[in-house]
Amino acid sequence: MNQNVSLLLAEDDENLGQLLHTFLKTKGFEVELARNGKIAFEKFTSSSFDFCIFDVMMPVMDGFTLAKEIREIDRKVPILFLTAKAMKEDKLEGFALGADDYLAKPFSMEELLARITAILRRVEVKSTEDTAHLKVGKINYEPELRLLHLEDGTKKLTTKENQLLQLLVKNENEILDRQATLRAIWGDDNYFNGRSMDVYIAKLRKLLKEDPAIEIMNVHGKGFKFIVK
Amino acid sequence: MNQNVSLLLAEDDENLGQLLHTFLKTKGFEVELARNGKIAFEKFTSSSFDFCIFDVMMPVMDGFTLAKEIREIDRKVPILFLTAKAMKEDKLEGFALGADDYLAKPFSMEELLARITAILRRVEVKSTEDTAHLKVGKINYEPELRLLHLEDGTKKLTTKENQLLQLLVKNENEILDRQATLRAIWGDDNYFNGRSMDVYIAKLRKLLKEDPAIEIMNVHGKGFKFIVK
DNA sequence: CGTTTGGCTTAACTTTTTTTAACAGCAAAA
DNA sequence: TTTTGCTGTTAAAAAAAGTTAAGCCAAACG
Repeated sequence: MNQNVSLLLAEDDENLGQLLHTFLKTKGFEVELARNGKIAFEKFTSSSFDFCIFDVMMPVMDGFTLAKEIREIDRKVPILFLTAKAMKEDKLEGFALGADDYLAKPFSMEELLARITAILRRVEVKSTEDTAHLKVGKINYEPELRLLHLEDGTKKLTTKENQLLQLLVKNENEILDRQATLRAIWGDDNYFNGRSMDVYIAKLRKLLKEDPAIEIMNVHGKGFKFIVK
Repeated sequence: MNQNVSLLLAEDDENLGQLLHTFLKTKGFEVELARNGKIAFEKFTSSSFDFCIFDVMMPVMDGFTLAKEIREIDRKVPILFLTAKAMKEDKLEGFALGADDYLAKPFSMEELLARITAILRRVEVKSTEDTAHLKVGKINYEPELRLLHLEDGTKKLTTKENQLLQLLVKNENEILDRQATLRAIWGDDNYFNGRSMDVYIAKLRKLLKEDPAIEIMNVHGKGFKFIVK
């Protein structure tokens, strides 16, 4: 879900830093950890990030100074501060610097995640969502428009057809798990939905059969595999 | 500074409500005060707001339920919750609903303002006037005036036509949930209102068909998606 | 005070999309 | 090999949506 969202984390405490790094990575973020504000600033300027989490108190360059520097070159990137104290003055100073949120230690991982998610929802994360499109032989598939351009004209895919094909194409040459797919598209992996999915697999096979390079292969008991030879 | 930023405040406590109302108005916001969630929802659907502040505990309809309803028709409008308790579970539930922030009573006016400002900084403040207006090809839509300028003259939209088109446009390229839309415009999502809505969808399609770049697509069982290519 | 008009709902019929049923074939376990 | 569960496929049924027209009601008009 947070795939391709890159995150800059500045934290001098080794333990907390590692903990956060690991946690956020398991949540799908690309995380870069910096041990102080100066290092963080260098990383920020030499690379590009979608989100910042800064400890307020750090050696060499503190979080506020870091934020101030960054705001001068990036007016929009979300910044969330971590602090040991829940001092109100600190809080206000942080917001004045263009902070997007503020979290006092100790905090729970879930709360941190909840806040990051809330902020990201607002921001247009432009991290290029690779649009699972397909272009093989005479077949051209446009998922956003739900169109499948075939040899003999264009077919408008129905919602389910499109959702399924999109998942298949996105997982080209990998097994698309049966249960997971059912939950993703049908919301529930019960027997009847399973049969419904099989019907849609048959439909897609029929549509795609004009290109012999494409195959939707079944992996017994596991799922389906979209193969392009 | 906050000129033209319209704010929906839902608070059942008369005193606090008045206090906030007055304070926020002096800070330049256009404030609408609702005494409970139901009234707030009606105000939200019949008008348009840039920011929401909801008390969690209110009679008739609580803040969370209100937020849930609103999120279905507006995925982006910032929501800040006020609550008596600083309970962590509450907090997480709020964020899960797409809250942007959370403030436990008692709080200071400055802190509230700081948080509103922080959130608004990262939201494209599209101050209500130009919300959801549409200008594609030869079609120009003015929601406030309920006018649709077409190639062959201007069409005055009826109330329902306008409400529906406005919601569609506001959720461009996203699915507009069927039930939520019915509740928002018709107040109830029963079968007949559903059929009525389908009739209006047909009307809008007919009106907009002169521009082939516009499409109102159905997502079976879910709702409609307004697409501009 | 009757008539007209405009906006909305209900009805009727059609088409599309999705689900369920039925049966056949195949794969893995017993 | 036999059994059992999973998949392939087609057809039928059901549910949702598209469309057009008729009906209803209240406000505006004559």
